Amino acid sequence: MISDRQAKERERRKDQILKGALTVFKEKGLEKATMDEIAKQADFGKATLYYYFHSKEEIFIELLDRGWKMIWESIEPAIEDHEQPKESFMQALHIIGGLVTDNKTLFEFLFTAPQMMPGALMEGKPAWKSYQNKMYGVFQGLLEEGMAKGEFPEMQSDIMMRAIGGLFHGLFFLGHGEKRMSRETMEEFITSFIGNYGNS
Amino acid sequence: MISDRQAKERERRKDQILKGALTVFKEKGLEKATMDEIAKQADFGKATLYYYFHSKEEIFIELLDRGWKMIWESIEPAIEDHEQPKESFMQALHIIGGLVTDNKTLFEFLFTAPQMMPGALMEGKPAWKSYQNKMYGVFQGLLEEGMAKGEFPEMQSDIMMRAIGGLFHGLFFLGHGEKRMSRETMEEFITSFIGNYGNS
DNA sequence: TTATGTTTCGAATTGTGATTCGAAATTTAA
DNA sequence: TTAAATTTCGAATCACAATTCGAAACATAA
Repeated sequence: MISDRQAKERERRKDQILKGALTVFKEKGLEKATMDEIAKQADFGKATLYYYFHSKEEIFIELLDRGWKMIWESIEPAIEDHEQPKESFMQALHIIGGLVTDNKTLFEFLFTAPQMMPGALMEGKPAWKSYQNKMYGVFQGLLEEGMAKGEFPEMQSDIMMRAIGGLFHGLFFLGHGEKRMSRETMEEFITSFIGNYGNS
Repeated sequence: MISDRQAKERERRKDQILKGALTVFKEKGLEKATMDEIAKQADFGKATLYYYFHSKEEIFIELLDRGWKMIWESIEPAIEDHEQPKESFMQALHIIGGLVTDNKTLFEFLFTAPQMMPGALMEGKPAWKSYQNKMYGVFQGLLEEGMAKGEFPEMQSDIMMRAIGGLFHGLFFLGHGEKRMSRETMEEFITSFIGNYGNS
């Protein structure tokens, strides 16, 4: 019998493990990360990790699932309104930008994880993937409605998506290097990019 | 004693191995790729790979070194001239675009490899990294000169670099999915992005 | 307080895959 | 033609890290 109190305690421990795992995954990647190291980070014995999770992969997946769920839920309210697509679009980017700024480690992981993932883990429509898809779908939808309203230039929306996705990603995780950028700078930059682009 | 003929033959075999390795690395990543599989792809016995290379990592590194060297050497002549920075910039992008289009597998690998690489392999200034740095340095230089000449808007060049890098990368390796884009489309897109941006 | 359920853990176990070995095949050159 | 050098390879090693085990520590509630 599991009391309510105990359930919460378990959650806390899962979080503790997840947090440790994030640190290790982030710097070693999925393959190079060892359970020993994760255990040490999380301050548990190795075997305990297996009490809470089935496998290393499961930890990895859970991290993704929770992360993308959180992104989706943060975005959702801002995109209900389809009256001003460009505005909603900007607002959503703004929100994500805020999340990223507040928790760089997690988001760097979320946006980078797919790269470190062997195809096998993508089997069976993972939850995180569906959140990710929903999100991209909405962005692309806003783009298309924005074009229809003349708020964005006419252009294949999927290409525009790639461009903006790449831009956003590039701004945060500067492909080839070192430092990050402040929220302000990025916001200004994206705004001016989309703005200029739309106006020319 | 190694005759000239033999040396060339060796090179051919190294190429053969490298080519097989590329295929495997591309779809499995560095960790998941096995020497057995690479050997099979290259049509050699596993042990033979060790006759030509020290280790799996060495194969990986050699792939990167040769690839980046090739990029650099293709770019170099086009950027000697600093009279028209924007033009040189575009021309260089154009060249890379061409290379990419002609050899997608290799370039997807080159641009993705850093993601799959554990920090250890970055020790000791690897050759490929220095080519990469040279390249980014030149691009950034052209950007700055272009700004000085009013061909690009005033803006922190490193941020502009991230944006364009992300844009380029996004266009080719559409972060979240499936198909690629044609050279024509990409060229038009980048041109119009930089063009609009510069003019607004 | 004690029996039962829950949680923890270090020490085996196991599987996988990189690397090495040593013998054969092939090529070279005298 | 034949000895030396080069190349090839499948079958051992060997290392490493995921997973499992079984015994303790701890909590709960009767």
